Amino acid sequence: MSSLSDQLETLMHGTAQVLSEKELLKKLERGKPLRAKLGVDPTAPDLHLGHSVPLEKLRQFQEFGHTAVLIIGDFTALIGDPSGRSKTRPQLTNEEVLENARTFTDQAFKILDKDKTELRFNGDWFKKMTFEEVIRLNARVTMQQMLQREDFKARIAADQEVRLHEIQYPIVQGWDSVMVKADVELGATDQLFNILVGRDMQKSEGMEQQVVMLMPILEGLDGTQKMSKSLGNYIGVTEPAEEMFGKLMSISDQLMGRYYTLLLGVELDATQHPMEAKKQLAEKVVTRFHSTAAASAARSNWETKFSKRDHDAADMPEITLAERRDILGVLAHAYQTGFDSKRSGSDLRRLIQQGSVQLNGEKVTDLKMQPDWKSGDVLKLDKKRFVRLK
RNA sequence: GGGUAGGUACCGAAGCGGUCAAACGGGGCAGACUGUAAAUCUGCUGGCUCAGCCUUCGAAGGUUCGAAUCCUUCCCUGCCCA
Repeated sequence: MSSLSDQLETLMHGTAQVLSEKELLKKLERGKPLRAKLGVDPTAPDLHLGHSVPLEKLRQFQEFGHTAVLIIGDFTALIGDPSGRSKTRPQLTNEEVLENARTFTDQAFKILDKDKTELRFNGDWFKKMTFEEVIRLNARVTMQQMLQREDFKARIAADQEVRLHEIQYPIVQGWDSVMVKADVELGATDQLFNILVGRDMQKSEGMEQQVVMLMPILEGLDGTQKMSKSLGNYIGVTEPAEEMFGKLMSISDQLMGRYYTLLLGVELDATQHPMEAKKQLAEKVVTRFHSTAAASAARSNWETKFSKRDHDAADMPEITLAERRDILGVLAHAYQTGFDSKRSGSDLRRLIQQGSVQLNGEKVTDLKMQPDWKSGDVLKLDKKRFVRLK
């Protein structure tokens, strides 16, 4: 059993802000397992690396014997968290939320220890609230408090709409903390406001207030915006090893430093060649969500494909020809079956015109080409995608 | 409820009767250069059976040889007033 100060140090590591460290220490000193809360809204079917940052922290709590309280915001997802948003989130249907919740939890347990996790759905308490209770809940906070939020202020300043349900979100999230008697609430830095409302709610219930623990926001692959599904700059935790590895290799050097700290919890060794450092990062992340074997396979395949450009040896999706045998038809089919991606005819035409498409290393220039396809042919679609004919 | 400003492509934003598939910026994609990095340069960025054709400028109607642009009704949003 580690000492209290070691524990505190580990828990503090990598955090962006903790309110307050002193309070956290006080709670730890009692020696009773803490209840560490993390809420995730199942707004998309899959978790990505951005979600994994607070989840990893939550796992640390578990490792120290505390209780991880994972709240699936099946109710809050219906509202849509306005945090950091410049516009209203689309509201999901009940069915979408339930389906997402299922895959979400499965994926969360790739990181968390299932046996030490208390899994809660906030719909359990919110869905049966009466309208009177809702109004009474609202009476606990003032309009002015809610309008303090930066994102609302910005939208108001820009003459953009803020819908009434959006300002309910923090209240609802705050009430979760009361319902699960949270000692600590984890979240990304954009959750500061919501988590503070939780403290207010607990206080008004005469409970001890939760400690706020904020994790930095993980930037997406573009290196600037927060990782999110809707921006398409994410790496999903269920993505195939190859895909994960490839995406990690494409990030900028600057971003690599961030990923080292936030995903691996260590600092990047600046003396290392950036290329090698990136490969190691990619290997470690892939190992975490797949296996060591998968990671080293992904690495060597990446190397044959992109460093050595040995397309005969590299591993790539294999496709069988469909009815259309002309180059455009085969390209469309390759995107579809090899990468689950639909491209318009104009898109494909553009790729050819711009010299991206290659057949066995030869640039394809003729839009109407009818190649004499044979098994083993390697077709390059774009910068990162290749397929092989079966 | 009254007044007023608006709704244009992924986003922001021009256009205000023909030369508009719609300027410009961002984003995205591709090419060159590289370490599938960054930066930089170049091109592309509605769809199609692509030297042509088809569908787009909140929605539906109308005027006109011709509408994103004019008229009517409707829907939606901001701001000010009540």
